Amino acid sequence: MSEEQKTTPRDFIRQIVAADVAAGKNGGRVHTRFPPEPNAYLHIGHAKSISLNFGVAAEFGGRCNLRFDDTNPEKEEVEYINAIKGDIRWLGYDWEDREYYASDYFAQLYEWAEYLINQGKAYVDDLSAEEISEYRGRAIHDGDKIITPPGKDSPYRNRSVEENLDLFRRMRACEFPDGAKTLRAKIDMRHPNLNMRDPVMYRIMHASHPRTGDKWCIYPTYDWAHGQSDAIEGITHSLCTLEFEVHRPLYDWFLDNLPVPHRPRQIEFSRLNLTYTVLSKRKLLQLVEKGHVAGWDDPRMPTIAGLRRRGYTPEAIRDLCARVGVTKAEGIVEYELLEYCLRQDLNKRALRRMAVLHPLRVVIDNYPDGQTEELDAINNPEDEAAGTRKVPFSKVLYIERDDFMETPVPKFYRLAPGREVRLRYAYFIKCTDVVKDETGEIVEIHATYDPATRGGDAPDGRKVKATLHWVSVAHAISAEVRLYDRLFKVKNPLQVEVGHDWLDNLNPDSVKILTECKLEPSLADVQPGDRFQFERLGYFCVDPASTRGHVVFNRTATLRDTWAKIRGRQTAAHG
RNA sequence: UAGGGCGUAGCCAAGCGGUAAGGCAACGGCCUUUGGAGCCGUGAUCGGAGGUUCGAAUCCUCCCGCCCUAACCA
Repeated sequence: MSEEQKTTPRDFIRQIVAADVAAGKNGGRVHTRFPPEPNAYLHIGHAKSISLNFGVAAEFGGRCNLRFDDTNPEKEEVEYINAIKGDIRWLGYDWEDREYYASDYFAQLYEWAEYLINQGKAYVDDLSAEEISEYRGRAIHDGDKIITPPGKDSPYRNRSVEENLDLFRRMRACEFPDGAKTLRAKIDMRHPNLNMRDPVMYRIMHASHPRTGDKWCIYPTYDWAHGQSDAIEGITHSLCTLEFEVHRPLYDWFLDNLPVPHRPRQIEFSRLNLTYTVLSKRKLLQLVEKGHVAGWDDPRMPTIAGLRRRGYTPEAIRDLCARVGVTKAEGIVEYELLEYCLRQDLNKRALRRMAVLHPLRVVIDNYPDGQTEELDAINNPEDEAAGTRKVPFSKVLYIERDDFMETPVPKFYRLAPGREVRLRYAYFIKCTDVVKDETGEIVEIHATYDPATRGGDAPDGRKVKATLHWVSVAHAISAEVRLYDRLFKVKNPLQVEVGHDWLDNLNPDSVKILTECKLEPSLADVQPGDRFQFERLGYFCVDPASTRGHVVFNRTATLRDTWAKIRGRQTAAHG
């Protein structure tokens, strides 16, 4: 454990684990698990759980299992299993050979179910789902009042052990249709905690399971499977999100009433929420299925796959998880924090390159025709070891349209008629003329350069207020750049007015595709996944669809842009 | 409504009876061949009201607000 970890205040879960270890519980052993249901791709909320579970295990010299909670064959698919594994590995975590499935325990769970029946603590019920809900004392809405009835026993609650055993075995033998019967724990139909009112343990589902095939037609519910799976694997601390807090008495009840080999402890923490996005598998699935995004790995998706394609690094995601902490308080973390983590990481690592997204031609009138110079450019000012590269300079260049204003507004100190600026690593240039087409649009700038400023420094000590990035027209390569913005236009997309849908909050401008971008030639041989900082613009990542002939970059995040902020204020002030 | 939780600055979050850490954001300034990065500075009496105590964000009581469960989903 590093010095930093020793002095950093630990979250409540680590405090509990530390106390348990100190007290010698579980023989001082720490064993956690990450238990995804393979019914969707992992998102950044899962990353919080992954970093917690694997992190706690690592910090206490323990282990963390990967366990797929595959108890519902109607929703689960192999594609998700593979995607989930890939995502966890990409995040940098390793479950070694401990890849488990709740379905590995179906036989044991079945055996324990018969055990409970024999103990008179479980029974087969013939009530329908609707009836069970009613008997349990479903909340009744009476105007603005809500009444909670006590719940009453099912007429099948007192069947004999023999009858229950016979019926349950016939359930397993697939003698009954879906929904005809369930196996229920016999606890207390008047219990104040609804989860304790004879919860369903098994339901009949004639569905083929991705792993067990058609071996079973009864499947355990989450409540019946989870704690026992934890017990079987020797999990010491079963960390889950807050919504399972009310299930804990049931989690404990099953373990208390079964001859389990080990006694795990469930601890709940609040899930991660991020502004301008949704973090619910159901909602994300909807976005994918309804075509609002191009797939689970669409760079606008908060999925691990989406963030990866967008250019986010595992380090940035892990840093975010570390920074947000672990508590029981629910809240929404600002997206800006994730961007900060990304910039922190990439600022130190990403190679700098020059790219012009919205090209504007500049002709240096006093520069020799046909001459080319190879100028030295620093690859990363934050990392001397990254070295330098050569960038070709010539008479005709591209600069960013936004870097020129014919009639500059206050605080704009980039290029304008008569004004001198620096071209990064090249020369000082002064704008001498503006060429427009018949519609009045600026199509070309003319300028003169000062040969004495080669490299970007003026020997006479004169200063310029701006440094622009540029690309030589003759040497530029063309590329497609996809500018991504937030997927939703409001901080909390799920907060909707009556008559509106959360999908109404989608940001119609969440992606802008630019096809005429010009890059410095060193970018010709990039590989999918490569990340760069385009100077003065932001961080960009090569898309998997990119090829040598058709380079495609995704914008991960912009650089912090104080000029944009000033502009925002100016336009806001002037309407 | 019942049961279970949560409530410390715009956001996240330390604090565990001794007199409010830190980070992000924001706003100033310095520096700068990225209006980037970096550096410096600026903000809270702790949901509310009582009480216990020499002393409370930390203990007690009541109140308020928000969230979860009320699927044969997890």
